[in-house]
Amino acid sequence: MEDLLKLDAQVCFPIYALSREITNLYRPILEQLDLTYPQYLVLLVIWENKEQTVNQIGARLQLDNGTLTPLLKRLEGKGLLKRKRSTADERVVLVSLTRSGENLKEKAQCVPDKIVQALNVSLEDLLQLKIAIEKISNRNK
Amino acid sequence: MEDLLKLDAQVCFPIYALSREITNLYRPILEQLDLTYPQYLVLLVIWENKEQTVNQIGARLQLDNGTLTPLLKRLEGKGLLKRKRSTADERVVLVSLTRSGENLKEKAQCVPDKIVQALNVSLEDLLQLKIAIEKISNRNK
DNA sequence: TAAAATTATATTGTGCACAATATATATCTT
DNA sequence: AAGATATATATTGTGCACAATATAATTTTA
Repeated sequence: MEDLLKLDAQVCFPIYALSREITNLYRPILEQLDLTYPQYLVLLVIWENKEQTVNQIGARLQLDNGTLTPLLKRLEGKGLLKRKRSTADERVVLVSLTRSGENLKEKAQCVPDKIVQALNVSLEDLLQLKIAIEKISNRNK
Repeated sequence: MEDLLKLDAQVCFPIYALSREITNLYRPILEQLDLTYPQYLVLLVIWENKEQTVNQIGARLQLDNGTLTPLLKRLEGKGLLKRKRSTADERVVLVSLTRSGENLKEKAQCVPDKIVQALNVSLEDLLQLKIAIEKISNRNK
């Protein structure tokens, strides 16, 4: 007779705990770039594609406007990006990199290495995890 | 020549995204109990052990006082638990269930089942994930 | 045993995360 | 073309999550 309401029986709690742990590992590393982890993720997306709408960024990161709008304003406040209404469609806000935001990519090159080191996990275990997660993330596609 | 600063190259983003997705799956289910996911986790811990200190709960969930104190006050406000200074050590706050908090466990019995259903994942894939995560979570023990 | 160090909790401030709602623009319908 | 509908972003409010700091009680140490 098993009690499913025991913490140790939970599958979701380890994911939740690991996610927060990872964010905490990123913190001191990203602090050197004056970025939070969500801000870093937004920059990853923009570094891939220099001009995007708020919705496109949100779709990629699965974040809604209530989260993104203030976050993008903070990045704009740091001078890393610009926000500009599209002239073709006034509803749309186009987000693009400033020179400073572009340059930051160089300084960020070392981040993935540092994280793998901080995680202190074999690449093998990490790959296993990625596979297991993506299997679940892609289940409804 | 690979660009490690691509979102798709990230291992941590899928964990972060999945963690949020899971919280979103819990939301409508826990709403029927008038609980948030972190509040549910705290109750799981207290249901296991009827009287605990704030620190003990925090150690179990890896949450600090800045998060727990207001959360516990909200649960107290809902009448689910009591907070009382220990007489033996006035620094310590003992958290214990009210009758109402105890009764809620019955209503919560269905939650794990509902979540597995909402996740829409085979138990096999779920187990794979749990194993992969715990391998990483336990790496420094 | 008085001062120093430690411990347990609380408070403050910043930044997500998301629901609900608002607003403005664009598109569709007839 | 006027009204209805849909779309893109912004705002408001609640609740984490965590760093930094504060406070009070306990324990250690000189």
